[in-house]
Amino acid sequence: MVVLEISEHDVNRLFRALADSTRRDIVRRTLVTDVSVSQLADAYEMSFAAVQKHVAVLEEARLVTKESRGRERMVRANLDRIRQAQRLLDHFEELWRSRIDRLDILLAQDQSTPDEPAPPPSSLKAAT
Amino acid sequence: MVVLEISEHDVNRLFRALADSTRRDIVRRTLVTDVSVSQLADAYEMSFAAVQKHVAVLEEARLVTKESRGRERMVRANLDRIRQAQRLLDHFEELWRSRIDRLDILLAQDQSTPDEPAPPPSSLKAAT
DNA sequence: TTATCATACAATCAAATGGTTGTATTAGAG
DNA sequence: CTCTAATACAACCATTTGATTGTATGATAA
Repeated sequence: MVVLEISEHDVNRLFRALADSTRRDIVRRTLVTDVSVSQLADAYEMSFAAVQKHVAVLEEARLVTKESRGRERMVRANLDRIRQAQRLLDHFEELWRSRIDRLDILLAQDQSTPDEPAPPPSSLKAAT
Repeated sequence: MVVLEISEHDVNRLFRALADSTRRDIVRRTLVTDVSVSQLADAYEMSFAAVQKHVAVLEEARLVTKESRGRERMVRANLDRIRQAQRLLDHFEELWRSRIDRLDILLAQDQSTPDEPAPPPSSLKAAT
């Protein structure tokens, strides 16, 4: 099993960083190619400084990194972090899915006749 | 293919709603059982009104619904919406993964000797 | 060397967030 | 009917967010 060594605070920052269309678009654009901050700024209807700030938020969430190239700062998606985020989302999905599945089982039980032999408890011990 | 009929604005709200530990915990708690707002409030070190607001944020993101039961308001995770969110995350994952995969292919090409037969172009046409 | 382009960073501002307390309403319990 | 528990909601407050403009610095091009 994969352990997610990511703090609650980091999870908050991660979701927060993704909760903005411009920032999601920046991640998308920087996945394949490095893009300078000014190139990004050209793409949006907002000031250079505003785009700089969005990049900074993504950087704090470690979703992108910046690298100096001449006088430019190239922004690049942090693939490791993104894969980590994907695993995190998988984790939520699994956690939630398993709860939903267990709920479905309980509902099915409720609809069946009460004296039916109980299906194997399938370890209802709370997961997290 | 499944179409995600969810607006950018809704995606923002969704991620925003998930960017708080308390709110994620509320979703977790209400997945299996209905829980009243006051029961939730007992679980956290904050005022009843604060918990009410968190529930309201989740409600606006449509991650939970409220239902009157006597004088109580039972909070319940909105499974349809959660499944929709999961599909959305899957969608991001796929989109990103495919971009990352294409990038990996490009990197592999760069590292190989230039006169080696180029691997099948595998449709580098930008997705989205 | 001197413009100029790309960036950094500070100050400012309005709006949103996340919390509080206080008051009003409503439904059950006695 | 009266008390109380559960909720709704308004007002308020501090902090953060998302944007702006202005100024300073550093690297390149001419």
